[in-house]
Amino acid sequence: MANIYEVARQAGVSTATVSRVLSQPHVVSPDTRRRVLQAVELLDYAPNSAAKNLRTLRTGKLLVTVPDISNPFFALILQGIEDAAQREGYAVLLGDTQHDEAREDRYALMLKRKEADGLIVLGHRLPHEAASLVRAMAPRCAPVVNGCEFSPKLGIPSVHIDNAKAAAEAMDHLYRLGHRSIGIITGPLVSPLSRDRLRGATSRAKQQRAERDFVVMTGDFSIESGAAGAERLLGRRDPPTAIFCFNDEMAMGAIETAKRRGLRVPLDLSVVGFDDIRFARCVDPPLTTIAQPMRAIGEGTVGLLLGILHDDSEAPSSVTLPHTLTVRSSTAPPRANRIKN
Amino acid sequence: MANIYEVARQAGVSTATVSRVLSQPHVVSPDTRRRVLQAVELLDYAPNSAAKNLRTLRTGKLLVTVPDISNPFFALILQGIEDAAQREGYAVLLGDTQHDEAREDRYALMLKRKEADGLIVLGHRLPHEAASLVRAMAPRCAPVVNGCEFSPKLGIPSVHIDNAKAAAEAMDHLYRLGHRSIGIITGPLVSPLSRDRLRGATSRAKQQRAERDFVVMTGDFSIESGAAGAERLLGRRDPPTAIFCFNDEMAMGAIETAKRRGLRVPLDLSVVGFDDIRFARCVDPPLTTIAQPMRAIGEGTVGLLLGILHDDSEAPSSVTLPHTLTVRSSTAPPRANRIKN
DNA sequence: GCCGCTGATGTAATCGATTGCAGAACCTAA
DNA sequence: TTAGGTTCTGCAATCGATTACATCAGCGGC
Repeated sequence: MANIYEVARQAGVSTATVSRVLSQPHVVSPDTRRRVLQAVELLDYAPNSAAKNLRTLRTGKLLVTVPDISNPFFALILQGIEDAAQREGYAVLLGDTQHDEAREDRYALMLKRKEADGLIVLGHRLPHEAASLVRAMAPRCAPVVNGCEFSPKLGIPSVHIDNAKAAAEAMDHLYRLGHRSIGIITGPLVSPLSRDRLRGATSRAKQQRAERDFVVMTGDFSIESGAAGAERLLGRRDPPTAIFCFNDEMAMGAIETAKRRGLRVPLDLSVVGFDDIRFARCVDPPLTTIAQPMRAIGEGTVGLLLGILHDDSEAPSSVTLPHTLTVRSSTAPPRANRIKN
Repeated sequence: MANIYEVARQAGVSTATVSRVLSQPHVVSPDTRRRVLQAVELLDYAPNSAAKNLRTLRTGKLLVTVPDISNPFFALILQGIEDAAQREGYAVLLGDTQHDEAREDRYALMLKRKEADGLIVLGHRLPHEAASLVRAMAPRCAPVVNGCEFSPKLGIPSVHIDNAKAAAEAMDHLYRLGHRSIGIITGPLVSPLSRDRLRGATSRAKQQRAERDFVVMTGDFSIESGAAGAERLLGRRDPPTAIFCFNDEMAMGAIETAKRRGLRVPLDLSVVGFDDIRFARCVDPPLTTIAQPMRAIGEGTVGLLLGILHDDSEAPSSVTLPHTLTVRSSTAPPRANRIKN
């Protein structure tokens, strides 16, 4: 395909003029503009982006690292990011890290090579290269933001919900229904997000003086780990009457296990999920869960990042978005309680 | 961050040598190599990719356009693509088109601007720019491939399953169970994929001389459209005893509707889905469906594309991957039949 | 008629790498 | 000693845009 020189020759102008026609048409006379546009059309010209990037030191790309795109939760956040990015004229470079630190690092290197203008991290770790960039630019903001996982340790702004509060509300819901013995299936505890939720849940258990009836299992956000966690919880001498899972997929696993053991949900066991992914209402029974504004989180991270890039030097502080406890049919008063009534 | 000149100065060599140390170390003497690497380390240097792209006319990026990432089916294909791409040293540029033609076109323009080396289209349309590129390069192969949607019209290679055969198998399964009156909820019929499935299903209905008991509704792959389609099917004078949906989400919607109308699945109504997404087994009852090798499809498209890029001039023809009918609990003999037994 | 201004366009430097070609240094064999 | 070969390194052109600055024409005002 043609380059700018051929277009210039065809139109009988200099490359500077061609460039201007394409990026600031108003400074070029209408007549010249028309000739250039004709030449562009004729030669089917589109400016080479590498050359433009090199000259302007901008790429128009945002790099996004996701722990696992096949997780619908992240897929929705990513969709929000993509949508906001393209609306602002940016393209998205996708890095699925599979929770692998080496892959995270490899992607972060792309920032250093200037393959993207900024980085959105959806995992809980800040890759080495990104961290060193953040350090190098301090006290100015590095073009790196985080979604979902808020941790002051990372030293970068973030968009998230109040995970502790949300978990507390889920617990409140169960306690209010009359549950006393509650099992928890967390996500990996390396992530602040899981720890925040655990903190919120624990605080409510303490408040209810129910710490002794509060059992915690660690999961990894997969359906299987939810099933396994429930298996262990329900196999105890005093099994809990409710299980609170830190995402919907584990809740689905827990329901599967409950059914297999002949328990009816919610009659014999209440289950609460987290995230409210699209399928939460399709399982049987439809899941009570904490709804997160996934798309808004994605869009928010882009907003934050572009703020930094455009140096809108309004201190780009972290953003906390609202969540909602969505009560469906997987929770009900515990059996013991119901008999009393 | 430093550029190659500073590194060269620091190491006391020319930029050519620095470049060689980084891309073909064996042609540089060990001693020089060490000095250069030290300088690289010291200055925290990473080659600027725009400059490299400009010079080499390669970007190391693959552009992928997806109709909707929040659809778990596409998410898994994308994951396969990402994995294969990064294994081969390529990065993925993501374009979520939301089925919007204008957005598809906008992304295809990126190819023309040389922002990516190749394009993987997961939708059913070939954007204008991509089509004109294909035409321009004929008879040589343009670096454009398709996943899922096989259509000779597109004129580009593709990785997919045999959709007609798969749909036929789903119908066979239902007919074998004794169903006679079967409703279908298709995807948008603009896509060859839906048409192929419909063709396969129709051929079996004809073969069974059951065309008159074969009702087709058009859906759009969303849970809601599945629910709506089922509503219309079950509201007919002679409602079908089984519904075959062209994806799992619509099947979930259909089950939802059936339940709401007081029908038991599979006792009163059998439901078959398509894709076997992760949640197919979590609904109640677990879904009988056609399993597609999503990740393999994604990996396959990358293989095809890289074949074209590396000019492994082995004619990169389309690839058909195997599917599997996965029978779970959402299908059973129809009631009438069961009573007979 | 001259000055200065405005608007349109061209000249050429620049971004930061890669790489063909040439040259230097050193070695080997005749 | 010299021719021929290797091995290593440097010079400088090149990729294709953008943009600061220079130039020039035209025009109004004095």
